[in-house]
Amino acid sequence: MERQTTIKDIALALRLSTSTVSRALRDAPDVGEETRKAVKALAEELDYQPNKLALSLLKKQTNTIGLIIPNLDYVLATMVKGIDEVALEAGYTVMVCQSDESFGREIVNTKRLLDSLVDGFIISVSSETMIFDHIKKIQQKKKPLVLFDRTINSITAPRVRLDNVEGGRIATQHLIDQGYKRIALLAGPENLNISNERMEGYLQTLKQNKIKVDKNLIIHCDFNQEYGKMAAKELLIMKNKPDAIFAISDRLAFGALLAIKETGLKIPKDIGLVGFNNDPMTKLMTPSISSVEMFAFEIGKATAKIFLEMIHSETDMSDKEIIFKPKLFVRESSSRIS
Amino acid sequence: MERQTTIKDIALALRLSTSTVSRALRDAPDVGEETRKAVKALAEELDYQPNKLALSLLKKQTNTIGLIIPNLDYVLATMVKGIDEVALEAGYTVMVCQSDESFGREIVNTKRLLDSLVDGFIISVSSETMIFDHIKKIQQKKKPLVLFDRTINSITAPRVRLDNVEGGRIATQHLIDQGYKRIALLAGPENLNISNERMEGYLQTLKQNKIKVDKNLIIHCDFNQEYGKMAAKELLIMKNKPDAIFAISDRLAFGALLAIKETGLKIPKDIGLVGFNNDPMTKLMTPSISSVEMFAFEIGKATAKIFLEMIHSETDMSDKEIIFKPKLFVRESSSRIS
DNA sequence: TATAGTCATGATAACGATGCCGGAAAGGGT
DNA sequence: ACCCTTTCCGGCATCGTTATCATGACTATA
Repeated sequence: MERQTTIKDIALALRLSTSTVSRALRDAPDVGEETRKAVKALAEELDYQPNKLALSLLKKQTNTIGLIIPNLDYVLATMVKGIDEVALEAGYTVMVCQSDESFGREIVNTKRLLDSLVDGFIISVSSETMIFDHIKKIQQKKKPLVLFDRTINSITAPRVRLDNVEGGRIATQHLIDQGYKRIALLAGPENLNISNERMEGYLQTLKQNKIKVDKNLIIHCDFNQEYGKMAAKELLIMKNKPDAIFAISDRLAFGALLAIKETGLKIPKDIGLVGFNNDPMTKLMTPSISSVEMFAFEIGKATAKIFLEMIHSETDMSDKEIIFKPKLFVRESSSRIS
Repeated sequence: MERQTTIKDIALALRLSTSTVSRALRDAPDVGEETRKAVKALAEELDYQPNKLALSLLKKQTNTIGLIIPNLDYVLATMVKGIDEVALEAGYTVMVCQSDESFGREIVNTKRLLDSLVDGFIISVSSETMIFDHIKKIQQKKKPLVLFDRTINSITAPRVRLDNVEGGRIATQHLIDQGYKRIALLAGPENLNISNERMEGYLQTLKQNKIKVDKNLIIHCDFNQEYGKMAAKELLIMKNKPDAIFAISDRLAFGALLAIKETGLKIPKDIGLVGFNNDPMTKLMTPSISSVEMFAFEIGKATAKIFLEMIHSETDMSDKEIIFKPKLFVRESSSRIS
């Protein structure tokens, strides 16, 4: 860990004061032309890099964003990429922390980031999180905060998310339009609102189409293909089994696909399947799986933009909400009528 | 952005000097028992958090690791998770930057991290990277550096990686054992050594089995299922087409699977397929795809551990190399002989 | 020629914490 | 009564940078 050249070294070498050197480097107005040149030349030669720590201490600003996410699956990785891109462009660095779907880890992460003095937070909560004191603490400290994807209603902060209800609607309506009558729902964890919203869309659509809701056809499970497979199996051994499954995420859909194959049922003839996220893998499965695109990259970018807006303008944005409209990509798994 | 309570506030309120407060908080020996208690009580009440920036400036140490990776696909996300876990445990925070397989972005990222004064670097290079000046610069500044997964031979630094040659060998030998004669290779980008090493294993094994290498059966392409599909198509329309494909990554294998299906060839009867990474998706494809496990999580953890060792001990570790042994998981796509 | 007005530069404090040194007060031993 | 040790605490410098104010020299104007 070599000693970095500082402004003082340059000042000493040129018999100037640190003030002058500082001004010269920042192209401040009142510096003589010659000294400016000399300073810059020497700075170049010594490979001078301003010490960001010192600057941050002085300015009380680190140009760093704390990003807390539950995991790094396809959707979140894509969102992170969007956030990263916008942040980088604006001169911010992102500190990514994975809560690993654990409430405890999420708290540790916020604490850590809070006292490494990030300029603000971008958060998508873990599926375990039901108490939000750690998030309120961020707000008490008046740090900018943007929620995305998995947002929280009881927290007042700008949020960027998909219209999940609509997503649930278009998926369900599509299945109905394809002639499926008993549509099951593979839902996510019970207290996760993205899951509940998609379910809400599903319920609304059934009602609109005068289809009675059968609670036995709704199964909650974690986002994991193994659980998806088990849950789907449960559905498929029912006496009065479903003729379609709407999975709240593609990973669950993948599991369901396996389960269906094992029972020997034909897709889409005997049973239809629609997933959510439009994971590139859906195209590659046999049969390919219809899925709802959620524009993860765009959501990521929009989130970062709002964050930057919050940082730069002082206006209150806590009621700002950007909602992306989902889009269904129909593939083999649900194309019964051509 | 509220003003944080500082040591000075506490000192002022208690009519003590900042030195005393500092000592009291750190449980230093020479502080009176009562003052210690008073200080701690007030600190608690005012929710005092030490300013890490000030500390970092003083100690020249940020407890931050700069992590540069080409993307966030399954393997790398898993490795990041491993790194994150170990780092967190040790009190370090990880700054993840994606180079997005771009040489330019990688340089920008190193520069950024370098002058945000991270304590050191963990890097897996982009597939475009062929010049390593930016990495040498890190070493010039005597910052700890560990390379992982995609390592670089011309840089002297500790590295953690898979035995890719062995991976190539076991995959190829397995295909030969299953009776395949003309084994094609879907290789990655040409200058990427993980790809070349796997190819090396492939070549060695062919030779050992006295099978002539046919260069037409080796195709390079980027890690992306679309390219994989196109490349596999190219192979399958040859007059003298292969009877097996070894794909250097599962994503390429997924693409190949699609291409094979479109030609109507039967797997594994007419053609065998083996992938690399043991992505959970390989289990879910139809047919399921045999794949080489690369222990990404373990590689991540080992990488972070070596990094911490480098930070804490002053001994030179530049020749340290940890190599994980791959393991083949045989699935339907290559099980011709039972 | 006196006065004000540039221009280039230097000195100092500040950001928040720690570490070293020194000093006052209290107690113990001779 | 003296000295020495402990115990507890304050003062000051330091990390690298910028912001504010002060200073000196020179020029322009009345």
